Amino acid sequence: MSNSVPPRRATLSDVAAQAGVSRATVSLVLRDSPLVAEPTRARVRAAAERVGYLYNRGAATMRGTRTKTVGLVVTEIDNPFFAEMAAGVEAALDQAGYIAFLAATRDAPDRQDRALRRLREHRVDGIILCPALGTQVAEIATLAAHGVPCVQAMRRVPGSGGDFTAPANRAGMQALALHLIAAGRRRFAFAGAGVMHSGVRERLAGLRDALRRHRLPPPTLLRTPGTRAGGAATARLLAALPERPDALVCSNDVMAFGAIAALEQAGWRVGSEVAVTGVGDVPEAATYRPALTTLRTGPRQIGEAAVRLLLRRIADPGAPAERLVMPAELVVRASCGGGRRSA
Amino acid sequence: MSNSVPPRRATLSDVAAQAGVSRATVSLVLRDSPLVAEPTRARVRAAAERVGYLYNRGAATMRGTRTKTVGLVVTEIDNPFFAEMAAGVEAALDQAGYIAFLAATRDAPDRQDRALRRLREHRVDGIILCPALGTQVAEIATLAAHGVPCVQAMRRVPGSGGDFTAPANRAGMQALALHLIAAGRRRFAFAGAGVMHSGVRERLAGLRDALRRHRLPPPTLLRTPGTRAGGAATARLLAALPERPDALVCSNDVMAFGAIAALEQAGWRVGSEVAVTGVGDVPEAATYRPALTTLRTGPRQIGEAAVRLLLRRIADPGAPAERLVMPAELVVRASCGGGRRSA
DNA sequence: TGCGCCTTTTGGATCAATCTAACTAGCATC
DNA sequence: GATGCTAGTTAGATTGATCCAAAAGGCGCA
Repeated sequence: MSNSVPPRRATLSDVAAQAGVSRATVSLVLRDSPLVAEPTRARVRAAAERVGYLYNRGAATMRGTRTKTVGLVVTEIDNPFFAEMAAGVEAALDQAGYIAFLAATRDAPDRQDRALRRLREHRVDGIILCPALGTQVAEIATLAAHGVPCVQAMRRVPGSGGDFTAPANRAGMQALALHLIAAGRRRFAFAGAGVMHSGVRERLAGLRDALRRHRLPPPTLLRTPGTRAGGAATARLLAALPERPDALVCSNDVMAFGAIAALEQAGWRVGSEVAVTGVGDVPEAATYRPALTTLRTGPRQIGEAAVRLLLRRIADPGAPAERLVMPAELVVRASCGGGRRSA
Repeated sequence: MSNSVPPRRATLSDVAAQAGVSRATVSLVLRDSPLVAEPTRARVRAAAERVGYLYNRGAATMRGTRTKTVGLVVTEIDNPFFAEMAAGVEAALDQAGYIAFLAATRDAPDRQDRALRRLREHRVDGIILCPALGTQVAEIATLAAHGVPCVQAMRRVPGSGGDFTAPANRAGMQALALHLIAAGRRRFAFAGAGVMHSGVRERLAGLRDALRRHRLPPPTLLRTPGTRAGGAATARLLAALPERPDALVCSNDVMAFGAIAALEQAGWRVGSEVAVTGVGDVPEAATYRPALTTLRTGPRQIGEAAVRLLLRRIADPGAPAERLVMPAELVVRASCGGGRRSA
């Protein structure tokens, strides 16, 4: 079984010979052109079946048509957030007859360079990009200059222009903060990564908006990595503050999980003494104890939206740039001291 | 910026004209052939730089060389387990100059068919496949017959042969069961999906081995979906049993999380009254309360191993099939009643 | 000067599709 | 009988990199 000869792949010519027509006719039939008469069409179909013909997209691409491939560039795939976005992208692309190349940058611009270059070598029709921290505007401009459609997702390189989709970070965070304020919280801390990407900056801005509107002092900034460990690190920082905050707003769910565990270990009563919130609403958020109050950003929907924008751009490269802001829903759970239960 | 003309891409001929040499020479230079003299080499390099030349892999592919692409087919990307495996695959491929097409089957053979067909149309050099439930041997055989190297990962289609890599499910589960038995557990239940894939079957077999060896009765089988909800459903089933089990072995971590939450809600004391265990050791397992005893299967390592096997197979299609079983490490935590703490 | 030998370079064919323009029937119309 | 028109089909050029056989150039040696 394993040592059988790998047979030469059948080509258009083989099918043509079998059917007794020309290559051109076969090509037309395979692409469902109305130019071919029904009997011929049937003969060609049968011949293709007989010789086990398989379309060779590579050869087709050479004549200048589309590759029907798209590059999906994220910072990391193992991260429930991007994993879910990738799932949305994959599903939407599949439906459109496209398939995605997967690349991870681990937030390193040089790795991102390599990935983008490789994708261009493969002549992808477009790219969905969650830009790595420190990405220069020039990078994005290069893609545009080479005529490669690119949609930025989740984050955006400031001043880069072009299509973009992300959750309503600022408005969502405002809503979350207003809820906490209404529940009596007054002294806020915000946990975000040392170098913030645009999404985190927007969340922080939303929090500041709400506090300012209620004439409350701005949040204390805790600059720890956006990971579980980074969240845990905030416990020490909080304890060291002159005035204990009564609300810790984390820039993502995973940080919140780390923070809650560390805070409880240090004797804080999370939910009453201090409210802790996240962003994302990953599956773990609902079952975590205490269940996590968070902002549902719908990564899957964002992935689907990114595909919509990209396919539109591929179809019409001249269309004006579009920004698609997806609603972010406040999900209130026990970690901020109760309120109605929610899935 | 957005309405600048997308300039015609530079080709080998353009570079050749710039450098005053032939296409063939340029091709040799780009592929680092030792045949070209140093001065010429430098001249060509400079010319390529000047005209902004970008390698066109598609054209090269036509001459029969490799595409340097690989298909990664999993059941779902949003699933911490596969996400981490995908991360391992991506990293290993990147290092080898390859890039992966991503496809998700959602465990549906027809979707898998579509994906495999599309990958073959794109002439991938090989495929890493976590076969969907119900995949027929014929599917795998078709790939082999067409000379497409394929490595099965995590699961295997029974009787399909070929390369394969997965965690040591059976041995690992034996170790886990022995630990529980040594801790005094006697009445076991096993929660697995209704239709079990090979990995789950192996885990069940390992559990049965250990129980048989200690002359204990075989485990009660709970056939609920392999999800959080499926895990939660086991609580009702357990309560309905004539004799309450004192150990619930779940076929994956996510089920265990669902089970623990539901059992505690129903008044069971998890860890003392009943031990609950998972498989996978996803990040959530360490921070869950109670922390989850589980089998660390190292999905990232499995992804890397799959790439190793695949690249080997691509390089030497005639080599004998290889099965690579990755060690599964027992991680004891609070959910089985303590023992030493572990990360 | 001619010959062999080695290094370096090259033209042309090749891969498998698509595109263009032209060609063939068949039939009606003037 | 020439012309126009339509529907169906096709030969040949095209795409960009690679492979092959052969050519060009340089050098030493008889």
